[in-house]
Amino acid sequence: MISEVAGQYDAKEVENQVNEFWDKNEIYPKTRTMRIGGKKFFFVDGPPYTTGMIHLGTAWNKVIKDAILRYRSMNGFHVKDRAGWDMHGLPIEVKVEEALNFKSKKDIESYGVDKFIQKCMEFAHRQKDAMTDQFKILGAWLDWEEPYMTLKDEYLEAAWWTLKRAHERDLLERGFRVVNWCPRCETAIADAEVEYWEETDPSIYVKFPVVGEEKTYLVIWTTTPWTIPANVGVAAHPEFEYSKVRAWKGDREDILIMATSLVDNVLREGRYRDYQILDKFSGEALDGLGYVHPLEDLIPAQSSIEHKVHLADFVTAENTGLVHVAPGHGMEDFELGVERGMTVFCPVGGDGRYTEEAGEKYVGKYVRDINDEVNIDLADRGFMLAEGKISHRYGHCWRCKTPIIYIATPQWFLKIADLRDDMLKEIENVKWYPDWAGSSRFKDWVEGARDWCISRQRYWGIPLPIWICNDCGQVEVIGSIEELDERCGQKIVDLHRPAVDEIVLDCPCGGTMRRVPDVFDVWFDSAVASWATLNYPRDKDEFEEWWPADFITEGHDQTRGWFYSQLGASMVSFGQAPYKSVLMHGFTLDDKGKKMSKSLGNVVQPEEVVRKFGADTLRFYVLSSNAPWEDIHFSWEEVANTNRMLNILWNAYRFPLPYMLLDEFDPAETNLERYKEHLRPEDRWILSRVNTLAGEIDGHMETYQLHRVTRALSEFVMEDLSRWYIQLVRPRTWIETADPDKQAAYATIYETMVTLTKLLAPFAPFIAESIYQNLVRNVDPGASESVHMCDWHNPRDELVDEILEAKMKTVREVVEAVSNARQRGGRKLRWPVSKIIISSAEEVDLGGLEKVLMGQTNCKKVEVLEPGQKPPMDLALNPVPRKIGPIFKGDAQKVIQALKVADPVQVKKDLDQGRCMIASFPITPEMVEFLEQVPENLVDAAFSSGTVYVDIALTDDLEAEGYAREVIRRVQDMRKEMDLRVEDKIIAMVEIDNEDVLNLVQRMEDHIANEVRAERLEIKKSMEVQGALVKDWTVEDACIRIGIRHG
RNA sequence: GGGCCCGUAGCUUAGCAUGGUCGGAGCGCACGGCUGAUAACCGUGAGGUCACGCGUUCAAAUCGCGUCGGGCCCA
Repeated sequence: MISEVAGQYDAKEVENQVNEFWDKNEIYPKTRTMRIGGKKFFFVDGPPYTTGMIHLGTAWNKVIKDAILRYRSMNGFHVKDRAGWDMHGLPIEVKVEEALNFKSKKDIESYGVDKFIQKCMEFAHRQKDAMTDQFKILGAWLDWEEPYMTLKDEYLEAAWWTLKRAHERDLLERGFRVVNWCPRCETAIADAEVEYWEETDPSIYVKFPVVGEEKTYLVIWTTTPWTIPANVGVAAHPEFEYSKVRAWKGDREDILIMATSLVDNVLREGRYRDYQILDKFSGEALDGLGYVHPLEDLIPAQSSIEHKVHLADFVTAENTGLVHVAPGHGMEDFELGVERGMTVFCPVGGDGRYTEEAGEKYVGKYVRDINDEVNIDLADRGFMLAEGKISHRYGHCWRCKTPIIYIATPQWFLKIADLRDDMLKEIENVKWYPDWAGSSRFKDWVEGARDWCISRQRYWGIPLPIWICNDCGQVEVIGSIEELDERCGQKIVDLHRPAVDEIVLDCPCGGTMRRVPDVFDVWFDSAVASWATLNYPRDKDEFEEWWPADFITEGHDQTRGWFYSQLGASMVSFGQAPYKSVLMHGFTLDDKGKKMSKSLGNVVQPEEVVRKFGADTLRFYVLSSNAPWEDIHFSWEEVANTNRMLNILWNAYRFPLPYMLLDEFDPAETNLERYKEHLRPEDRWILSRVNTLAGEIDGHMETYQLHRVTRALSEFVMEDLSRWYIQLVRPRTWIETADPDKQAAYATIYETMVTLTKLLAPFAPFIAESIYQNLVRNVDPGASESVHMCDWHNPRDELVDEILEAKMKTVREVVEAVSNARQRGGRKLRWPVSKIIISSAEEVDLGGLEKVLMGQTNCKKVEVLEPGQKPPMDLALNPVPRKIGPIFKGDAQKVIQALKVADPVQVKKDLDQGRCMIASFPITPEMVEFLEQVPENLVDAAFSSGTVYVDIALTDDLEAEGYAREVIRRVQDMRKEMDLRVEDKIIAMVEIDNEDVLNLVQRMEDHIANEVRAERLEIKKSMEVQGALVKDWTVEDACIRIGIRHG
């Protein structure tokens, strides 16, 4: 039996109950296994990093995934949906280091790498478990029992296998390259791991003495004085114009070379008092010009390096137009250096300190601490032209926030740049939502693809499976545990460091092969997710069956992240994209559109939203707030609105239940089929609407327009169901007999609500389940165990009636217009009106909905006029003084007054007949203006296609009804106050002092008794009013005393 | 500095790819109504130079260019 729902919508209670129900009955696994054999839908979860705490963005991300997967599942798809976790990497190392109070890598080494790894692993697992619980609260259904984890052996193998593929295809390369380097973490970090923000640094102009020319200098500018010791060249733009100038500062005279357009600026910076241009030439002329390193005396290694000017296009017309080149400390510098055969001089170690190569004075000093010292040394030697400060964006390590440096180091690269064209071709085969995510943004990023530095000099990560021979330098890449076992002749149990570091292999040359000590960049971990989650290469069948992914969805930051890393790894492995469609979603920002950050204090935790409003509210809010690909400006107010919508849904759902219970409503008996003949037009309307809605949802889901889906659902709940249908259907539920009209209403409500739960299920899974369990499972144990196991509701075309929907739309507009008119006419809805008149230029067809219209406007009659017709208007006339005056002169005022009181209709008639006398004055047509006026008893109001006129004139019958409703309302109010149940009978006494009112009310005695369920009802002028509750009321001008008691 | 996206009433937004009843809605606010969904619900009203400027056009929130502000990514 359906049970009554007493209270208001309590999300917490609903969600707890539903969660418990799902757990106990293993609903999630059932939804997935029951679809085995269905069309496959392979979804790959972008693995969140195990930070331990989900935020609004990750919550939104999982809600999108969940809604789509539930929808797919209900549509019969066999969904593969392993959750994933990104569990390696520096962030966790940093956390563990913090917990252990470590400062550098040396602390880790002395603590013991094995123990450190163990800590990292435990930490990652703990974080994962905490986050799993947080996701579950949101109702996010993924396979949480068997998620893929990047730290698992089978996962490591997938990464190893991929690297082996790269090696086989000659896409793996060892290179000496400039990389972003964190001197604290002592590792290369990916471009993606560099965070930029404003930093104040020195801004110095330095003079490099030109070889063989007295007092002549090349002027360069830099913000990193510490890279000057590594300078080996100066770059000039081949097409810029440069000048040689003689400049004076005090009694000093310098000859300076720089870009012509920048001479003024530079000399102002250097406080030169005057100058003279000696020569102008193009940059090309500078090519090969030799100079002496300014700190040559301090850095012995510099004296054996040749310094000269090189030409390069990357030089910009800023600062001096000459760029200091240190190939050991800059990306462009390095590239130019290699191209021009410069020495790559990098006297800085991994800890950010100068090595011995930097000379006695600098050795062992930390580079960023030494800027001042270098400046002083330059100044001492007379090479400092100007010195200042600048605030500019500088890169930092994303985890420990240390300013990064660029150093040249040996690293391992994946030669992704070679695959650029193939990648561009592949992304065209991928369906992108929105389209520009692929066609513009991603394409743009891929066009700039650079080789991918995959090695990291750290501990907690997938070890590079690369072994190198000490003797012959032979490189071998191992692709699986099995292969490694075979190769080293022992059973390997742990693929992580440090165990794997111990394994040595025999080289065919007779030498010993040792593993490269590096681990993978974490981005490489998640890059192989689409096959690692299928346990490829261990399990080939699964891969054949599922790969590539049908769908992935992540935030727009993943353009350069996971969308890209996956594509790169997959191109290396399989030569094709690992996904078929991608939905790119936005970020969650605060209400002002600013990024949420701890420092701004504007962070909203998903958990807080759930606590205040429930998971369904949070879900529905994030889904409906914008298009998925736009950023959400989080607004508590809108969250509250969403909650209100669910509350209205809840009220609409529980409203008919008490009546259904009373009548022992059984949906199997009282169904649409049986009561087809008794359906009212409004019943057919709501059934049409809910099926139209289903069709709309399907249309929008096709292109992942989740906002349109959820907004359509909201609209239906608020407008169609609550504000309209429920209002229409209410009186029918009060009928006490087994009336077919009532049964038809029940059947309609039931069908509509059950359909609605299915349509809501993917988006608000808890409330949908709760309603479904009560309405369906409580009466039919044979029905699907959960709404999420139901098949999706495909629109039933036979129930859709577009014409009826359009008619109803007109009716609603007319009702609104009537409300408007009533308000202006001072006639409240409780008082009936005799008729309303609808006037329109077009045909207005209410076919069948007249009763609805009459009911909702509380009128006795609806009159629809022929197109273009208006109701008879009152005629008013205005005398026209400027015409009357000249004719009647002194009598003019008399004429005007007489006209004002004359009957306009008569006047018009007379004028039409050509003879009109007013107070014995002859009137001509130009002396009066006729105006059409809405008769006094009518009030008009416009609606979209016309005007409605409401007749507000009162008659005794109308008044009687009006007063009766006043009395009824007050008795009902008192019943409520006494906490009487709907079906309870009462005995009532009504005393009315006003004779007229009394007479009117007495005429309605039977009606009143019926409406308030009174066994006995007395209405008199004077009597002693008794009852359990007695109250005095004032209605209009009458005093009414009412007493009631339980019958 | 570059690429992509966004900028509509106090707030959240629809409409912009196919320019012409498109300036709509919800919240909030003010006023009123309902009182058998009632710590609910309904109606009415005030509020916008559609970020700004220039252009294309008979016509621009809608197309183009530029500026400003926000976001993601890059340099």
